[in-house]
Amino acid sequence: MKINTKVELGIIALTDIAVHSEGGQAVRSSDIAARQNISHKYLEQILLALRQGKFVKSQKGIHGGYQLSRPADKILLCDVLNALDTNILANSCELDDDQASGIRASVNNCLWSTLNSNMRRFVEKMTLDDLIKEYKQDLTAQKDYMYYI
Amino acid sequence: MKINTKVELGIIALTDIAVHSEGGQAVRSSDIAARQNISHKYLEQILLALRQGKFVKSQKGIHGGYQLSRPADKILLCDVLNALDTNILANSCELDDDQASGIRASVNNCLWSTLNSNMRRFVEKMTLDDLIKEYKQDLTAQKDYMYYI
DNA sequence: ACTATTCCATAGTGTAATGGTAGGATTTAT
DNA sequence: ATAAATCCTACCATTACACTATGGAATAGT
Repeated sequence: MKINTKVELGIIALTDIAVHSEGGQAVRSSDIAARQNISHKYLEQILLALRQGKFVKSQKGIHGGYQLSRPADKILLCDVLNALDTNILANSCELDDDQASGIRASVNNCLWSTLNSNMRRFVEKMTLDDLIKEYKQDLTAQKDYMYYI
Repeated sequence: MKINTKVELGIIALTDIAVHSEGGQAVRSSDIAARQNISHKYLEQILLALRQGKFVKSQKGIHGGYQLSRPADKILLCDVLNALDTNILANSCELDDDQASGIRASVNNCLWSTLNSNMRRFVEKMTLDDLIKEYKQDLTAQKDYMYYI
């Protein structure tokens, strides 16, 4: 399944902000862009959407930047996905009334809407905090590996 | 998740062929188009892909049409999906070597590739026969309902 | 042989989504 | 004031999508 860049980079940016604002400081978009190798201007658009979705709060001015608007374990990934792409969790095929039965309806029930609710169930259980934990675990795993060498 | 029409209609067409060729006769594309309310010419393109993917065999001429190339329970939906859309089951984000670690990698492992393998596991278990069974069950359920009234 | 009917194949086309870029306005710390 | 950051809108090139159009090739009945 192809995920568009806005969603992909949005999740990356959010994770970056979470990881780099743990001391309480705001994270500049230019730093995120540099670290994650994203076009700064494009990232700004994505951050705009994240702010409008209330996932981050921003501070203007010379010491400005972004922070999470609430703890990472209160940020559901399904909400973020919906904010960045209205279609990603939408049910694939909506049927007209005259297609309420028949092959189309059966395929929809058995296949598309099942696929969709599987997907939705997964991202409804995940929070930003899960991504952060994975990242930190990857880090220490790599450090252990270095040490082992 | 938005499924494109080629995939959606392809599955519909395949199911239609299966259901309407049970006596052994070939199913004409024009009949499928009429029953399922699909543009005939567009459907022909989709049937072409289905034939090239060896899911159906065709017979030309005045009594021609399409039939399944093998029993419905030997047609895996994942194969059909792949034949109709090369991206649908592809892993969303491929990482460069220099992104093999870091936030991008963690997000990919924890989120995108997990989502993708969930999806793949589901459609790897399903066959065209499952769709046909669902359709027939829906039919009898509706008949029971009519009778009940 | 002729013709109707069917599948086979490619090319073109209008629309919308995607993936950005650009420019500048606004806010804030110094 | 000015420098640095976010904020906001507009624009644009490319691609994918969802068909349409056109014609060719094979087959079967007459």
